[in-house]
Amino acid sequence: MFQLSKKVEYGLIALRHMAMHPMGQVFTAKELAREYDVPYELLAKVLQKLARAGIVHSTQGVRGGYALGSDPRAMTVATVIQIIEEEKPMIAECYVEGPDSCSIFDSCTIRKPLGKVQRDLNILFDKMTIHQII
Amino acid sequence: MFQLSKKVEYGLIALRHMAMHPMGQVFTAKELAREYDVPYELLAKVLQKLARAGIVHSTQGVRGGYALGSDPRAMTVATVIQIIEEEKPMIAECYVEGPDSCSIFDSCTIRKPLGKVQRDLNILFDKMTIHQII
DNA sequence: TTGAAATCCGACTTCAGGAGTCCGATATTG
DNA sequence: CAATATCGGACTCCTGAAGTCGGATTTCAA
Repeated sequence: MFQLSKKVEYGLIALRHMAMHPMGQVFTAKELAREYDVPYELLAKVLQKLARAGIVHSTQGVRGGYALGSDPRAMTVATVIQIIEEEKPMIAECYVEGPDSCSIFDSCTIRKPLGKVQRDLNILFDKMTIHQII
Repeated sequence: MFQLSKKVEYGLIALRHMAMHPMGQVFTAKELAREYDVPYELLAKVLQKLARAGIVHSTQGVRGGYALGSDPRAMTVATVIQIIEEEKPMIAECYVEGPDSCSIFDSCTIRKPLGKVQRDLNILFDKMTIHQII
């Protein structure tokens, strides 16, 4: 309940690891998985998503792997979540899927007030960068 | 992902409804469920939990129902979530269940940094009261 | 005193989504 | 050509959210 997914956690751990080393250094999914004792296949999937989004740069083949694709100071936790989950962290479904997703949308009286919480939450995640978690 | 549960939503809606009427006024779970088009049995369970916690006062029997048990100005969203979910809204499992709940606890490098987010989140939910969502 | 209306509470079902796994394809290097 | 990567879809497993049901208890009023 109300938790970040393992995928997001693994992604943040991996990004942090890369951010702690010289920019451009390449790491394989396998070594990252071993280092942090994380399921390799799952981490691999996460890194692939981050690669598709351009946050990390991937190179295939022998001696391939992943390297940071942009400045960790400009890389927010919000962005990372957004990429991995394919949506922003929203505290209510209707904020994501719209009116038709909620059977009580019209009679709901807390949507607007909770919007304030949502906005503050967005600010929270937007403020925190990968660089800051080092 | 990262959403409040329906139970919490229903609870907040019901509490808000009561807070908008004169203190002490009694509402049945049935009429609240009808008013907001919410599953009766589920809302009933939520109200029972809130009653056990003393947040609302319940009276059984004919002409019974629920009434606000304390000042909505002192009733925080954090408290309501805590009562209904039986735990605070935590962004990582290890914050709730401790080291043994997470297989990578020792190698996890993001627990501390995310603690900052967690604290800010707590403040957010602590700041918002039922009175404010009117 | 009896029936209706309400809370109370546990047990149950259903289902979606999170977590993890597997496999084959493709790319790259030596 | 073989070894080592990423790539990406399909799959299983399982937990927990959401909702339902049934029966017990309490209370009021006719």
